[in-house]
Amino acid sequence: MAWSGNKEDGEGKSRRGYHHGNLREALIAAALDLIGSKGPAGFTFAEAARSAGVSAAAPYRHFRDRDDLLSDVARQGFERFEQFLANAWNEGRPDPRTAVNYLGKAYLAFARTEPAYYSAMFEANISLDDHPELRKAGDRAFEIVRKAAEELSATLPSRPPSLMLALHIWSFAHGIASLFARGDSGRRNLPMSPEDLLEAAMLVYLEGLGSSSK
Amino acid sequence: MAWSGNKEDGEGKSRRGYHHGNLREALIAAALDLIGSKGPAGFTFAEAARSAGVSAAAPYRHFRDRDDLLSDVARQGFERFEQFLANAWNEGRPDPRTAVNYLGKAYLAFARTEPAYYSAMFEANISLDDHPELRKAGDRAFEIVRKAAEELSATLPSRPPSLMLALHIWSFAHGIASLFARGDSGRRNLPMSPEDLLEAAMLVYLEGLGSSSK
DNA sequence: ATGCCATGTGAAGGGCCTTTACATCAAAGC
DNA sequence: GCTTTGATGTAAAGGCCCTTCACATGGCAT
Repeated sequence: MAWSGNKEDGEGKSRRGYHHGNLREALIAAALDLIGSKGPAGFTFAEAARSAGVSAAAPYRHFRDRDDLLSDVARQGFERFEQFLANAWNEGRPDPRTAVNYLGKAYLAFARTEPAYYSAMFEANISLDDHPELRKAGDRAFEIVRKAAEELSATLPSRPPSLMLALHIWSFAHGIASLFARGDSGRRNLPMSPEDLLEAAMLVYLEGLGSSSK
Repeated sequence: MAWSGNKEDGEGKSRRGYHHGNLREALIAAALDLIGSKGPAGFTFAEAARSAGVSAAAPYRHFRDRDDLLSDVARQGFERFEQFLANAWNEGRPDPRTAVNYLGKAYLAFARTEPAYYSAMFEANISLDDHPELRKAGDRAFEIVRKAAEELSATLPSRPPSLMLALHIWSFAHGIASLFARGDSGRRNLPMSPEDLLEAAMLVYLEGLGSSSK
């Protein structure tokens, strides 16, 4: 008794029907909830265990330590992020320039609609050396931007280095997201939406690269 | 015994020569050290107290709680930041465009050379509502950028809105600083320096605003 | 000299992270 | 079917942290 009711009695045995059934995923889900409601610092291993209805020691059967769980949340976040960005880019349709704008907006949208993931990904200060999977997941997400930059560069007369272009786009979106696009309770407010701020910046920036304005 | 030797016996009585003398500042200094070596999350109130040679309860005579001390570090950080940025801007000398470049470089330099302050300012997640002084200090620092943007705008044919310009500069510098200009042990590495990345971005951006290139 | 208030102490309650020895349950092999 | 075995969970304990409270102390004003 006291399992959260996800035993799925009649169907999938939810992995390998054990004591809990699928504690690992339950813990990740609990962590996501807690991070979302109280920030990445407010989340505690013990409380995640309580949410899942197990003792405080149980999580150690599935994660090396608290950071290991956090890094798994972050990794999952980067995977979703990658999908999200890829959808927005949509292989450069209708045209690279417009698609890159969508990409930037998606970055901001992700930060706003998935604050828990975003926190784990960028604000939890997880060592990338101790969690190589996390680094790889982040790299894969960046690859979407990288590819977009490549195709956009190809449409520009000046043919700017695509890596530089990608880093500029990522940095700009990240800066605006970090500063202004968090629900962060007590953050600063703008005279314009983060999306408009980013779009304006991209417009000016691409103009500077010699885009034919539209 | 066991005070860190700053009694200044012969001179200023260091404020109001009390038990410790100036515990408040000693705690801030200790916090800065600890944040610098172990990140803002690694810093603990208790250890700061030990560093200062007092009991764990003593800090509560000077700070409401742990966050209150952190917010004071952050506030002090913003004040230094403001000075640092103002020096770099140097009232627009030799010319606004060059001075803005210095400003951006200063942003990155601060993030790199004062990681403890930077952490407290931007990564400690201190509620701005609970610490209005902190918000004000941040606003004052931003004002430097705001003023620089105003003067730079005046030199540009297109006369872009200076607030937008300031937000763009701040966001860009912040994004690059957050992603790449931290000693953060295990962070990502670039094919170019953060400074070069920022300078290139500013170059393109200003070109886009119709600057006469140089 | 006296009393007040700011400053510091020690102890205590409560919480968290993590480890260790122990229990239990599922599956696999005999 | 029964036993073995390894994965999974528990209870308890150590260590550290945050915060509060009652109490001590020492400067300063009167």
